[in-house]
Amino acid sequence: MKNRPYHHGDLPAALLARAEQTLREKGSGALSLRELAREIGVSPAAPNRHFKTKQALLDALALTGFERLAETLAASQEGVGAAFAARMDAAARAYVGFAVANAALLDLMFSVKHSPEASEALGAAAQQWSEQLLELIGDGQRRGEVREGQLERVALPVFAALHGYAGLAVSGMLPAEVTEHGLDDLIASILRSCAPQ
Amino acid sequence: MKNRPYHHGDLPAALLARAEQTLREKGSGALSLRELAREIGVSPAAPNRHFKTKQALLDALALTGFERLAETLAASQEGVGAAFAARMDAAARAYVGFAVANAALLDLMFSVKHSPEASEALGAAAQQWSEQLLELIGDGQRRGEVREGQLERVALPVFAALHGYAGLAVSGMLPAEVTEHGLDDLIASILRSCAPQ
DNA sequence: CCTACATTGTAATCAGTGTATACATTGGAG
DNA sequence: CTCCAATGTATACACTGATTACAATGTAGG
Repeated sequence: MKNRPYHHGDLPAALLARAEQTLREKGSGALSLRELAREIGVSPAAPNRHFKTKQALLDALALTGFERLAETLAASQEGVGAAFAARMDAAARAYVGFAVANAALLDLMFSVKHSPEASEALGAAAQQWSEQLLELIGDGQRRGEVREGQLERVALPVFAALHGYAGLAVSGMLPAEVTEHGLDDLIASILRSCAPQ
Repeated sequence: MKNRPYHHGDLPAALLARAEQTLREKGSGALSLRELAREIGVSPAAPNRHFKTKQALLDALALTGFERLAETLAASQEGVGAAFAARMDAAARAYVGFAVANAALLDLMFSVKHSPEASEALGAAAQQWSEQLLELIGDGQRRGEVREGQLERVALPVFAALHGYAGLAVSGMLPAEVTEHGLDDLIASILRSCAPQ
């Protein structure tokens, strides 16, 4: 009679999906486990089985965010040539695009408060992402299109510029007319600061 | 008999002060109006008189943050010469220093969620802060130590780099040993990307 | 096939929160 | 000195996250 069986089938996935949807629509502050359970149609305590605490749900959400960011970044490199400038341009647009398209998610990913154990998995995810950029820059160095120096130390300012621009854009600190040419200027600035010699 | 009079004297200030303290100690998530009232010794509904909503309290907190950031930034310019490199160096260290010393506050300041009316005052505060950096860079241009171009467009990448580095440091994405030389590298990168010609 | 058991979901409950409303106390302007 | 606006209190409501004991379900091992 009841179309909803006792067991949901895949509650964790449903929770994450729904959570990301309301995250996108209403922001991270308006995320309630109970409401999530209500929308999905399970009891208020059901999520507890899969996410011991609300923070655990948020951490899991952040983790999926890092995975998707990594995919987005990887996809941005396809079809682009081998030239450093082109690759960096594509990566920058991909990163900033992901950021503004998933503002609340990005906030979560780089939030200060993470459960100590989850920070291990999250740290790994974040590191994996950073390694994509490191490889990009390392390639640039080998091609002689990026200044020499310890890779991490060359890359850090690039990280900072990208992350900062994304943060500013997400926070609404950039007037709409600025966002237009802003990214172009940023990329140019990054390339300038990376230039050899 | 009771040493606490009916009227507190300056509840708003007490609230803000206490709020900032717990913000620094326990993070922005663990900020409860009721607990604040409890600690100060007033009724749970008392804060409502001065901050209609919790978000209003957070906005006010963010506003004081911008004011203090402006002071910090201004103070960093005293005793430094007129050379652009020195001024930018001082400003960058001041900004990042403020950020790591007030991590949770900075999160609040650049948080996405602001009450629409408060965003006016906040926007003004943020803009005032940005104008300090704009003036710094404009001076550099006039001295011929910074590349030419529309001021805002030259400044934006600098903003992004500073803000991003602060964000990364605050999020704990930077290993401790990196933070040491990281800021030096960042400043060098900024100066490089600002250089004329 | 069927039974023990671990998974998963439910029901009920607790402490705590933000907010609103009606009421009490106070201090200061006219 | 009086009246009134400002400030603080008491109480209540609708939430939330989390815990606990219990019920339904799938799934290996005999």
